[in-house]
Amino acid sequence: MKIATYNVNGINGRLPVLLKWLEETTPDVVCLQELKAPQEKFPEQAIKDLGYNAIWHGQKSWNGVAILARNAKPEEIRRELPGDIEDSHSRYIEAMVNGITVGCLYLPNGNPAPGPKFDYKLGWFQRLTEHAAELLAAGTPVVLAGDYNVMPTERDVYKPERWGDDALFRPEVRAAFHNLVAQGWTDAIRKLYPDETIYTFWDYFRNAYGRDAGLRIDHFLLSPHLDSRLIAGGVDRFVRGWEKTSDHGPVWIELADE
DNA sequence: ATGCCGTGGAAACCACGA
Repeated sequence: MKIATYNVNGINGRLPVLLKWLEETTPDVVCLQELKAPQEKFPEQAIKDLGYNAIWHGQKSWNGVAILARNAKPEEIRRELPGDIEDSHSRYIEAMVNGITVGCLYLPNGNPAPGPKFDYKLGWFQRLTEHAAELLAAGTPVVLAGDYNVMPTERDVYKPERWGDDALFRPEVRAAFHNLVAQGWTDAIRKLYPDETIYTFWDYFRNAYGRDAGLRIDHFLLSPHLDSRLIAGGVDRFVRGWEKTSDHGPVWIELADE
C-alpha cells in the first residue's frame, strides 16, 4: 500500500497539478494539507472521477486537511486534534483506511518566534504528542503524516546556520519533534535514507528549487507495527518543477501487505 | 539576509505562508 502526503497550497488553484500527480503515481491513500478552501468548495467530483473517496475538513482562506483513498473509503475517526476546544484551525483529520489509522496533520508554522504564533505552535505540538501517545497505547497500526513544519536535524536544511532562530528550526521545536518520535515512532523517510539529504519543500523565490535550497518538513511517523512493513519511500520532486505547482513536493511511502 | 512569490478573500490591498 502506497501512502502519500502533499501540502498542496490551495487545492482549487492546484487542482490540475494534483490530478496529474494522482494519475501518474496512483497512491492508495493521500493526506492533503493547506486546502485553503471552505468545506463546500472541495473539488470532490474531480477527485472521485479518478477513483478516490475523500473526507476533508475545510476552512475559508487557510489551513484545511483531507484524506483520500483509492478503491476504499476512509472511515472518519475525528476531524480535530483533541485538547483545545478553542482551537478553530482545520489542521487535523484522522481516519481508518485498510486497517490502518491515518492521521493527517498540518502543524502550525509558528513564525514569528518568539510570539503568540510560536506559542500556538508549541501548544499544538504538545497536544499532538499527547494524542500520539494515546494512539500508540491503543495498539492499532498508525501513520501520522503531514506537514510538521519542523526540520528535525541540520541535515534537513540547506543552510542550517541561517535557520537557527526560525520557528521551523528553533531548539524547542526540534526537541518537540524528537520527544514525539521517542515515544516509539519511526521517521520513515529518514529510516530509508539515513545519510542522504532529502528535501520536501522549496521556496517559490530566489530560484530555490533550481538551486536545491530546500527543507525537509513533511514527514511520516510510523507506529511499531508499521515500521517492519516499510519497504520504500521518496519525494516526487519532479512535481515541484511543474507549472503552477505547490512549494511542497509530494512525499510517499510503500508498506508491505500483511 | 530579505516574503523578492503565490494563494485566497476582500475590495484594489491585505493576511499568511516557511
